[in-house]
Amino acid sequence: MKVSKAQSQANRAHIVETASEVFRERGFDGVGLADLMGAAGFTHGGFYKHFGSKADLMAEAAECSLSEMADKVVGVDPASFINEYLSREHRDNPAAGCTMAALCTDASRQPEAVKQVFADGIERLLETLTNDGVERDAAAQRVVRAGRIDAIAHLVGAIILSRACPDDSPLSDEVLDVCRTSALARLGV
Amino acid sequence: MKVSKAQSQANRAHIVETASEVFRERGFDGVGLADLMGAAGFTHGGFYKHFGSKADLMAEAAECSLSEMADKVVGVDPASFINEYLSREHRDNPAAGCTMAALCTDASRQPEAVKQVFADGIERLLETLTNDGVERDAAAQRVVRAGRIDAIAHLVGAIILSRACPDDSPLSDEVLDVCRTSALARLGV
DNA sequence: TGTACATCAGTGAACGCGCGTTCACTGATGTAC
DNA sequence: TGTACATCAGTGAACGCGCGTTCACTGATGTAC
Repeated sequence: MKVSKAQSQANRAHIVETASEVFRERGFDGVGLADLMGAAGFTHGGFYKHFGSKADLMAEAAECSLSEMADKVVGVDPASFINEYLSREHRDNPAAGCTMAALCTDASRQPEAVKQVFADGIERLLETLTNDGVERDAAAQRVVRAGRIDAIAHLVGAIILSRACPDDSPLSDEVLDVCRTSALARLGV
Repeated sequence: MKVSKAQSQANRAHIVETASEVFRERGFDGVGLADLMGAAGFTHGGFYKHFGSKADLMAEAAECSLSEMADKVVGVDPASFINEYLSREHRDNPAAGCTMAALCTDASRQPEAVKQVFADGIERLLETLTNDGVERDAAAQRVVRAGRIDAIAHLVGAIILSRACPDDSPLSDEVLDVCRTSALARLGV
């Protein structure tokens, strides 16, 4: 059953990617190794040939999707980003959505190594959003950074609140709509 | 070992209260029935004399702490509320803190009955915050309600992001400080 | 008020199940000659 | 280039453990007379 080195590396990367999706959908503690490996098309026994522990995979999976997000926002129009982020599609499909919104609470209950990945991921996203090509002095740069932190907290909180409501709950839609409107309004300030 | 009816009712209420704290600390799926009953001073076997299932206790515990929060904010000064909510004490002590911040993500992965409790709890908090004694017409009331939803999303998101960072992470403090400053600034608008 | 008995809150052992982790095994890959 | 052998990614059974839930039992409470 051995597989070429290249194939093994590709399989490993595939496990990390699918794990990242399944974790976002069901939570770090809501899915077992057998399901994680099964989702990637393997049996559970081979897990420890690739990873030292389940926590290691959590860290790698989160790192993968957080850096993917930082890459994706480069040069994106802020208004369309807000519209997509606070959409019903994003709310209803956490597996393909924001890792911060899906897993920050889970991360807060995991080992420090996992939490460090989240801090690094948020920091990297902030730097990407702050170094947007516009020339600013240090003070102005700090103001921009604060604005980005503020906006991220607002967006993440809105998605999390809307997801806590039952399917087809009017409050869930209302949270999304209200926060989208105010986030867009703040862009114009 | 039987106990008086009054004692049994008090024991039940005590289980719900301690469960609410332990759930906020460790998550709905992060603590077992034996630990929940043990935290209240009982053995696990008696659980089903009080509750139909673990999910039933989740719903009751969340209902208890969410309505407690709605009661607590009545007549509170908004600025001191923001200062307390976005404090390091609140971040570091989820068991005694906001149920929305601690358990909304967990709730989103639980049965609809649990999610309904969260929607009802958020709705009740909103009504408490909106009916603040000031006379307004319907349009102004809608604006106030939108503002409250917006502020809650912002506060909840900030605490959740700060909790995802490792202990003593500078980013964790920064998120809290930045969001506190902007939340207070928005009060003056 | 006193006695006999039913009730039922709480105990602790037990249930099947899925968890994270380990391990002997397989067999194609990669290497040494 | 061909052959013999070591490697090791992936398999599937097994490990001890804690989970949610069930149940026979206990004994003080509450009730009927």
